[in-house]
Amino acid sequence: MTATAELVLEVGYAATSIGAVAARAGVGKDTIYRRWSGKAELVYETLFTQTETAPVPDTGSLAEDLTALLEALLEEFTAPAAAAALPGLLADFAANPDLQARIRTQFLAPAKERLVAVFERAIQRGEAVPGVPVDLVLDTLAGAIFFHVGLVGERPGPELATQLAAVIGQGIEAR
Amino acid sequence: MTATAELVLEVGYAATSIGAVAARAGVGKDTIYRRWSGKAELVYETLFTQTETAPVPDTGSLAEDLTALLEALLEEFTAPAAAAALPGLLADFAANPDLQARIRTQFLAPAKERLVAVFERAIQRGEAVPGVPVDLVLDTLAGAIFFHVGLVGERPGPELATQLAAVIGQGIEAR
Amino acid sequence: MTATAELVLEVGYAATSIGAVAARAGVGKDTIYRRWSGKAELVYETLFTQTETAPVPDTGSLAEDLTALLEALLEEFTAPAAAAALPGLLADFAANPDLQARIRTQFLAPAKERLVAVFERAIQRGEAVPGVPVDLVLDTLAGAIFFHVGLVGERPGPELATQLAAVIGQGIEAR
Amino acid sequence: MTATAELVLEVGYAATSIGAVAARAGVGKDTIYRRWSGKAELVYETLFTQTETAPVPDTGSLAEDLTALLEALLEEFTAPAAAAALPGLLADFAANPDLQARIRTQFLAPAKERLVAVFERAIQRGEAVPGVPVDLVLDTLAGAIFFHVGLVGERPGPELATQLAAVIGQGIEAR
DNA sequence: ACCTAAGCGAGACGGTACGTCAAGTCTTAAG
DNA sequence: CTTAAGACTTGACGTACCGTCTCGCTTAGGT
Repeated sequence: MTATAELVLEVGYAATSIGAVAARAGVGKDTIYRRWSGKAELVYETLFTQTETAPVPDTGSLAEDLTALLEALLEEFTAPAAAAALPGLLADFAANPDLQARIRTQFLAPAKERLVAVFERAIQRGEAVPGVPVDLVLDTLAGAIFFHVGLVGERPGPELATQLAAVIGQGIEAR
Repeated sequence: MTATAELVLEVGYAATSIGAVAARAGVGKDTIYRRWSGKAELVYETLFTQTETAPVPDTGSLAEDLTALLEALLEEFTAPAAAAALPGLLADFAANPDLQARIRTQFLAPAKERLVAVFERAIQRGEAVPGVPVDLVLDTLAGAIFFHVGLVGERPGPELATQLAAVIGQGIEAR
Repeated sequence: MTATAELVLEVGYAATSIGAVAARAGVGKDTIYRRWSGKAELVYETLFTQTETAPVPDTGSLAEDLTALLEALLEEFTAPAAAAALPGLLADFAANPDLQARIRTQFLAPAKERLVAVFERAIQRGEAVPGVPVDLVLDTLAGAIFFHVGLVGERPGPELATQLAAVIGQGIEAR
Repeated sequence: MTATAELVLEVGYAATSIGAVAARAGVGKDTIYRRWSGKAELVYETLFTQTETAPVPDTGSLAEDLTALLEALLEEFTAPAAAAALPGLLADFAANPDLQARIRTQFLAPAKERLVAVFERAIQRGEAVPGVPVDLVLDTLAGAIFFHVGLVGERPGPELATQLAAVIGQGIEAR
């Protein structure tokens, strides 16, 4: 029931009730509960699962690879509905161990894998030395975007990806 | 009504109702609503306003100044109750324009000022050149901590501050 | 939800809250509000709507007909729960135009019709002359009972019906 | 604080709160509670105690005496504020034994005395025989007025007194 | 003329009930 | 047999008043 997206956009995540989604979709509430465990899962799958996984970028330079990764992230999280839903969604996920686990395996783990691949190539090229704290880099890059979108409340411009990649890339290389 | 803190710790932010806080405090709900506009404000002031502002660190090196700033941040946000409340609190703040504004003026603005002061000294010492994207740095540093605590769900160890400061400090200097 | 009756008896009308009724009935408050507009309607239907309408009495004498009508009224209003609820109920009905209208159409109008029927027969029998002020008679008879039960606070004995019927019947005949 | 009367008129008895009365009178709530036990007593004294007791009528005829008594009653209870407050006031009095007692001694007892005096004179004049059920007459007369004003919700015209007196007077005489 | 005490306005306080809303489960009817 | 529709229990919401209480301020009276 991707008409969930409309409601999130119109009234926000908090005011989006499952009853309202069901009514707008012309569907019984049970039909929704049969497929999703609750609002968090429904909205998460509605807004963040449509992304088909792009291949790990391989541009030949660390900074450009990071930029490409960040641009994909930014595109996903700055869509109007996604930005509107992010904070509430995060709260619901944080409050529920099952959903927590899901975030870890479905979002964090793949993201880390992709970062690892990018850094492995950078090491082979001599742009970085082994022992890169990938977790830290992930915290930094993803955190910056979440912070900007979710807490500062601003939609970051496209230059954010480049700047972030530059600072972090150089910070790592210079280590 | 700092006994709010107990409830947040025991049952979490979402399950902390104003009625329950009032009951535990032996107080009428009105008495709470008279002082705070709702759960978000109450918990925010309970958990995050007790911090007396430490002076801006001035250790003589950019990396160490940043480390000091980050350690203060980490200490505040990794207290058990604070970590438990963070995601839900962020969601409520994001959903309410009044609270949004408050975050901006009471948290973001002072944090940026402190960063600006640190970088001004670094520029004078020749550790950095003028034109530092302070907003970006703030996104990165604070975002990393929020991301780690709120989304990854782990309490970062004390080394996180040092590592973060090192990467970002070097990333900026190398620009 | 006729377990409303228990509460009215035990604690009185004023202290009977919809929440308490719901709790005792093992029911949500919404379920009550879905069927009744509030306490007044709930109690009214609980206590005064169970009466199946008896046929208009036709004993062959005006006084006896009136006595029969009054006995029915008395029986209804002197039930312990009914007497306990009457004053509060009247106040709530008087304060709400919708309920006022309901009283008029569901209680006053039928009562008047029955009185009119009784007097028509009395006129045919020559016990009364046309032009009987039926409204006045209704005020007098019903008023006497309401006054006694609701204001004086006494449960009238069964002789009240006979005496009232006698005085009013003679007062009308003698006109 | 006779500005209570204004509020009763404007918003009705139920919506008249002691806080509102205090605010409008420019007075603290305690000052009101110091003098009256609650809303019922306050409104009662405000609206029904200003009447100085008229002498028992003595016109020489039972019907005219009754008419005079009724006219006084009617005048008191059909004042707009009085009519608006009556049902709620009755409910509060009925729910409180102390106030019940007060009604009995301050209203019912004097009313009965006056009726008794009227009937004693009527008996001396030969208009009635001893053994008049004065309680019943009081129920009937007062009840008719309370019923009309409080339940039917109409302000009775001035002819009601005459008609009532006629019917009851004749009903008693004919006994 | 000053100082103390009482009385007052203002309104905070602990409670209780209100009527509304959403959650998640369960029942009914129709297709 | 699955579905929509929506009733159901539960429990939190934020508001309104209750009747009690504590504050200062005012104002009189007594010294």
